[in-house]
Order: sequence, then structure tokens, then C-alpha cells
Amino acid sequence: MRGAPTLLEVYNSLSGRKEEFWPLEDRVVRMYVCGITPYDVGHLGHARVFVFFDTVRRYFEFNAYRVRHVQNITDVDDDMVRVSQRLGLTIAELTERNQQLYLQEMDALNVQRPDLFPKASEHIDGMIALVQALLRSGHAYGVDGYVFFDTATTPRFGALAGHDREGLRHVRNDSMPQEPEELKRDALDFLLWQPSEQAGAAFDSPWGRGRPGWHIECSAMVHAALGDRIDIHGGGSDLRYPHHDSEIVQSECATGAAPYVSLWMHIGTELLEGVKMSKSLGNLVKVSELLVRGHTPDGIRLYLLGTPYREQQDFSPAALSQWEQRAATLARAAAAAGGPPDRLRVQPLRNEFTAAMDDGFDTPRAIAALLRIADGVERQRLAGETAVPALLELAGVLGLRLGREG
RNA sequence: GGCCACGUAGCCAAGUGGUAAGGCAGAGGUCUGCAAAACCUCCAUCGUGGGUUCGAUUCCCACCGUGGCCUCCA
Repeated sequence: MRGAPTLLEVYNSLSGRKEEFWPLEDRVVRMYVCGITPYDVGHLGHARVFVFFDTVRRYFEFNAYRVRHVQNITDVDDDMVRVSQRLGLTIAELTERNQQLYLQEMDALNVQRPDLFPKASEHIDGMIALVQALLRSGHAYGVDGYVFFDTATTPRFGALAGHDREGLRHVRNDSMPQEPEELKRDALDFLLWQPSEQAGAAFDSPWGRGRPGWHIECSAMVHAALGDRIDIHGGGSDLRYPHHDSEIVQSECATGAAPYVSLWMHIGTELLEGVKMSKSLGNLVKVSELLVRGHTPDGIRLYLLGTPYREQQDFSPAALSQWEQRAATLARAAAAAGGPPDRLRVQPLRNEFTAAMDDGFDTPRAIAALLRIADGVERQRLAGETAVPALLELAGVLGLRLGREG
């Protein structure tokens, strides 16, 4: 059973092509977005992901869908342990501190809060249950307090990466992850549970005191919050493999429900002067800094939505400034009187906006339609009484305020 | 090696099967005591080679180049 198809066609990372979007349940969209690991402050790359999925949500809501939006917080993680120890904080304190900073930035950017913000540490039981199910069904095996997923038991592993098992072996791998390779049956197997005694990151389990592996948390939280199968799973493109591929096999093998996710959406990387923005490199542009420098939430949102979401985006001050000018244009038009009554000539531009969004969330094209409405209002070719409300409504779908509160 | 993108003027960048928005920089001009600001004007045949077509920058193929992911990372 599934709901009626929308007019939407969206690129699915799993199939590698555009597909009609069919929600599992009519008029409802179950959407899970991989969120932050709060060991440090975020940057524009994070903001891009969350602004984009906020826009996806707003567009579904604009089309009278109910969106069940869940975004996790990874508070059980090696970096969390390391940073909390260095700062002399508990993991809970570190989480709270960075989560608040994150929320302040997202609030400033007019990102609606997800319905649920589950923390990994609150779903340990669910993870253990999934691991037990995998052990029972023979998809996992335990060794010396470790539990590994047995990738030989499913042909699906590597589907997102675009490889079969043999192909995965040829994937370049310069630096080894911190997994005890010698305990694995196969190098492709991945960790579900590991021994741990670190304060704040150690939990009782059937396999002894320990903590979960790197991928199982999302499966558990999706399961708990949204069910065995969901409509949309999103995140940065750097999570595609191995994180999301691992999630697929874990979840499908544990629950028997497939496909785990109908539509996989991956957001292109944010670059700074041609180099990927990442915490490890330290080449970060932070939202809070941009705001302090006088940039506006609308300008930043327009910038982030001004590149097709699947493409990488290269930040530069000049590019952002250009979007600030456009934000000012839109705000000016929103406050303008416009021309005389015109029999709804704004309608073709409305249609262009929705056609763009229906075409795989083509936000750059949608923005172009908005700018054309603004231009029409300013040149008095569109009637203020119809075009200005249309402008405000459609801009709102992109999360733009246009100088208005709220 | 695989996957995903990109390659448009000095720079950033939009876009379209019928000879290409905009912004920055630059040049000229209006204005001004000078300058600034503002405004006006000027400045590209779209990586290379093929193919499809009456016609391609726009579709297809190949190639070259760039970047990202494939390893904790949004």
C-alpha cells in the first residue's frame, strides 16, 4: 500500500536517476536527515544540508502534506569522547553546549525545528535490539565483545556506493579505520558493537559493557521514530558510503522490510576556495560569523539554495554578496505597491516556481521565478495586490522572510 | 579503479535546439569646482573532437581538464 504519486520527480541516489515520488502513506512524508555530531560548532556545509531539507519540508507542507521530520544528534562517538575529555566536560555538557549553538544558528536562518531531535545515547536499547535481531537471523556475529555485520549475507551491501562486493574491495583505502580487522571474517564487515569503558560512552549490553558502532544509531532512531520504512533519507554526500550503505543492510536485514528508504537524497559538498570545508581541515565558514559581519538570513539562504543541491558549492564572499543584493531586491519588491490590477498575470510565474520545485527541488530555478516576480512588481508590470502576496507566499516556501517578521 | 558533478567574457555566474541574464572588475560618458556616489554605454560565439539536426552553447558519444565522494566528516 502506498499513497498517490506527487507531481514531484526527484533524483534518487540509489537508482542514479530521477523518479516519481510516491509517499508510503497518502499526504504524509516520513523524512529522516542525518544531523550533527556536536563535538564542535557547525559550518556552512552543515547549514546547507539543513536549510535544504527545511525547504523540502516547506514545499511538501505548501502542497498540503504532513511531514514527519526527524533529525538525529550523534552524541556517542569517538570525537565526543576525545573533545569532552580535552575540555573537561561531560559528554552531556558538550552536547548541550554545541546543540544550543546549532539551534541558534538554524533559528537565525529560519530553519524550522524537526519534529524530533533524537540523541543516540537515548536509543541504546533500540540499537541493542537491532543487533540482537541481526545475530538471531545470522546477519551478524560476535567476537570478544565485538559484534560485526556479516556483509556476505546480503547482496545489497554497496548499492549506494555503486559496487558489488568485489567492487567494494577495489575501493581505495589509504587510511584504515579504527576497527579490529583481525577479528572480522571479511574486511568489508563493519562494526555494530564494541567494548568501551569510556565515561558517557559505555553502556551495558548482552556482549558486555560497550558502545554501538558507527552506523547502527541511525537505523535504530529511524525505526523508533518513523518505522521500518521511510520516504526520504537525507544527508551530506560524504555519508553515502559507508554510512548509508551500512544503514540499508542493517535495517533491511533486521526488520525484513524493504526498501528501507524510498528516496535517498545527498547534498553536495561545500567548498572554500576549491577545498572541501571540513572540521579536520579547519577551513570553515560559520553562519554566526557571517551574521556578525552583517549578512542577512535571507541572503545566506538564497546563497545556499542558489546552487542545485546535488552539486558542490564553492563559497566566496563575492558570491554571497551577490545574493545579498538579490535578497534586497526581493524585500524591496515585497514592500512595493506594484502596478494596477492585471488579471493575475503573476500566475505564470507562480506556475514556473512550482514547476521548478516539482522538478527535483530545482531551487535555483524557483529563485529565478521569484526574482522575475519582484522585477515585475518594481517595474509596475504586475499588480501589487496579487503579485506581492504571491511573492511573499512563494518566498516563504524557501524560508525567506523578505524583511517581515517571522 | 568506481561513482557523482562541473568546464560559459579578467573573475563569479544564469540560461536556451534558432546566434548568450546578471554581478564584480575594466573602458568611455552624464553629473560635479575635483572626487565619490548615482545613472547611461561598451566588453563572450559558451573546454576539444566527432555525431544527430535545416540549425547546438543547449541532445548523444569520445577525449581532455577540474573538483567531490569512495577513510571520522553534513
